[in-house]
Amino acid sequence: MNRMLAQEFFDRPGPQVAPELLGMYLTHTTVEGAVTLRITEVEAYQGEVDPGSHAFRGPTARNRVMFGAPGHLYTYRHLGLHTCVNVVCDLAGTASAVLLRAGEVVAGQDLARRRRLEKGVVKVDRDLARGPARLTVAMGIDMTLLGADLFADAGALTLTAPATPRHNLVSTGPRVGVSGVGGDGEKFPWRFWLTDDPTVSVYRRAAPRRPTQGRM
DNA sequence: GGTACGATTGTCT
DNA sequence: GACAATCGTACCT
Repeated sequence: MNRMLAQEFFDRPGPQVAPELLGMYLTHTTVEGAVTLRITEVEAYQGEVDPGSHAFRGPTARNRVMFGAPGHLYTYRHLGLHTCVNVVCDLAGTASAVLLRAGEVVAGQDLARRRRLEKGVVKVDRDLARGPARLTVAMGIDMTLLGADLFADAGALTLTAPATPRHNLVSTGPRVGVSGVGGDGEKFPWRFWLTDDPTVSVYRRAAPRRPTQGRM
C-alpha cells in the first residue's frame, strides 16, 4: 500500500526534497493507459545560487513556473529534440526544482515500450526510462504539462510513497551534463540515485564544447 | 533581426 | 570516445 504525498512535501529546498523522492512512484494516466515509474535518479537545482539552473538569471517566460508554487511541473525542451521534467520545490518566489533523471517502469511497460519505439530503438526494458529525456517519452510527458499541478483535482499525475521504506542506499555526486563555467556543476553535488540500481543513467561529464581554447 | 548554445541521445569509429 | 541532430531561448547589435 502506498500513501499519497501532501503538497507540503515540496515546500522545501530541492536538495532536501530530491533524495526523498527516490523509490517513490510516479503514475501518469492518459487515454492510452497508465505508466508507473519507480524513481531511481534525480538532480536538484537552486535558481538563485546555482549557475547550472535555468533560473539562475532570474525569471523569464520560459522558467517562470519554477518561481511559482511547489508541486508543479517544469518541463523544458533541450536541443530542440528532448523534453525533460522537473518538480518545482520550495515556496513561491524561490526557483528550486528537482529534475527526474531516471526510473524503473514498474507498470504499463507495454505502453512505455511502444512510446519509446516510436522515437527509436529500445534494446532492453531497463533503458525505458534510463535518462531524463527517455523518461519523459516513456511516461508520455510533454510540454503540454508545463505548469501542471501534481496535487490538482483528479490530476493525470500522481506521486506516491511506498508504505514500507525499502531503502537501498542513496548515493550522491556531481550532476550530469551541467556545463557551469569553470566546472561549477561539481560544486553542487546534487545528483542523487539509488546505489547499484541498474536503471540509473550512466554518468557523463558536460561535453567539452571548447575545441582548443585554453589548452594547457 | 541575428547568433550562439544547451540539465541529451543515438550512432559511428 | 567523439560527434551530429535540431530549435527555442537568451542575449547582443
